[in-house]
Amino acid sequence: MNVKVLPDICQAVWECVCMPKALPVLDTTAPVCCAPLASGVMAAGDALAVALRLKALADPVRVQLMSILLAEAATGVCTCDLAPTVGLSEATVSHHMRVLREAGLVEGTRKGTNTWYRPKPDALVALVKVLDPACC
Amino acid sequence: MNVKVLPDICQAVWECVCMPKALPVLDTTAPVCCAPLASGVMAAGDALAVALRLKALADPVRVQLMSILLAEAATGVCTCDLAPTVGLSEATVSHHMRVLREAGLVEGTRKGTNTWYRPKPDALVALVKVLDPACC
DNA sequence: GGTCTTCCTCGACGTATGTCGAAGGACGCG
DNA sequence: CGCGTCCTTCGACATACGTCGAGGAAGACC
Repeated sequence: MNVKVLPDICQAVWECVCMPKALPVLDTTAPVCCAPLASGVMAAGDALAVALRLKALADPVRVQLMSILLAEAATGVCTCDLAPTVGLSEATVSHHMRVLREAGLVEGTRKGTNTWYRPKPDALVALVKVLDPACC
Repeated sequence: MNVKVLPDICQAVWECVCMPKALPVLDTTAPVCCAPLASGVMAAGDALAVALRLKALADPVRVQLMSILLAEAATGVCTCDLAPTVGLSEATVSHHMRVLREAGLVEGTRKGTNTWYRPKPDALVALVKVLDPACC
């Protein structure tokens, strides 16, 4: 596959969204500008990084879970509430939350017996910025 | 799964992105405002519609193909050029282009022996608008 | 300590997806 | 018309993914 240098102007968002395979922080405090997807032919490795994030959201259950988390971002939601809401077993919900967590889209903190999940909207924004061809 | 009414204010983009199973036009001339994903708990059917679009992009090859098409949007690209660029067989590229086409993200027109693919940035924008929690 | 709740992990199952070679159109050109 | 090119479709294969039940681990509560 061919590799191509990306415009320097988009380096910041590029690195924070596309560089790490380990899906760490998706730091959106870095300056962002426009759409790498539309700014040139994407290298295979970068395309993989973007695809991994998209794959994490490309499931109806996870889309719904994400919307629930965003709606209840103030309080957070525990697995025991999520499972009946989406009509699946807790094991399955746990699996989906793990996928979302590894993609950096949510974070889960254990408090007592429950673990409370919160969305990370910044990660969503960073992903959106890479895709949006109409951004600036 | 529970069903929930969406805010009327986002009805337009909602319908054009989420209503049709057949993935038709993704008309972005309709007024758009903010992020349905973040505007309430998403119904299962709507989540499925969003996930179907995301699934179409959630593959490194298709991300790369989309970036190529966006970069060459002016002229269009044929399958015979795409296959060597991404290093895959024409059959596989044809399959990926079919997925993108059925998701409304690209369009292909046959001119002579070649079929020329063009991106549909409006579809991408509509999808982005549904995801972006920071939009307006 | 014992038990209950909550959650995660593991193993297993069926299905979906990506990939290719081979075969089948559609079209231009001698 | 016949042939070559470009593209799609088909069949087959390996892999990845979503789902669940069962079995643990961490903590609360008696």
